[in-house]
Amino acid sequence: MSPKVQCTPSDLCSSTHSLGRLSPNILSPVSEAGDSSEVYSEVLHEKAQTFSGGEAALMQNSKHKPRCEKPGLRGRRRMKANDRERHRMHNLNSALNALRSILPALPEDAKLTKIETLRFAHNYIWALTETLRMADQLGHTPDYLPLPASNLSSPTSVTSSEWDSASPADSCCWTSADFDPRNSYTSSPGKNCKTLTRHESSVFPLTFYVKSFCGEKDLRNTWQ
DNA sequence: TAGGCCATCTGGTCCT
DNA sequence: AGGACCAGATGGCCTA
Repeated sequence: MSPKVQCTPSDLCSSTHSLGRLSPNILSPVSEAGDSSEVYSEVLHEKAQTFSGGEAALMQNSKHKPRCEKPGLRGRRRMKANDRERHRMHNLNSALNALRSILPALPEDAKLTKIETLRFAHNYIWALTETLRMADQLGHTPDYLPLPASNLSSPTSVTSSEWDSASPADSCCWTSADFDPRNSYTSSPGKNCKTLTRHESSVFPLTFYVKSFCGEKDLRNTWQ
């Protein structure tokens, strides 16, 4: 997926050009310090009032302008609540970005969406857990006994209904398609099933998992 | 142009 | 009372 270019408040704060075109309500600073404040909103409001008529009209018609501008205490509370909500959502997005950063690298133009990130992370954790479990079992079992995929069970308590569909473990085996974040949890359990070879079924799930995202590069040695 | 994704606003609810 | 959280609504941007 190619990156989307969207105007975020943090982007706009440093751009007087953009500042002149957008409502002051979307220009609250969003910093890690959490300095969104009523004061800042008021400063921006004052700033907006200094614009010419044409610019003011643009701001009136701009995106996310308050639908009902309430004067007085109620309006003040609403603006503060908006600031808090904005900051809260930015924190949530920061957490999502942090999560993206620790997931296996994807091609440059393949930034995961929010839902894809969550599903990918869920699958990834599952794969890691299975890898550890299989490694532990293989350490105590003869190497001629590769673990059949059907023995795998999802370690998570997340129900299929919570994720709209089944976990990867519900499939009879692993395929690249099973681990594509774009179709994980969206296809029916058992779909795209194929019979793995004895060798394939003995490979740690994480290897399949990583390979499915990193092209043909076999990261087996890297991840074990 | 339709649909997906996203940021933001908003009012309601719950909690401290 | 005020803050956190949530879900619905809205509108912009982008891609197929």
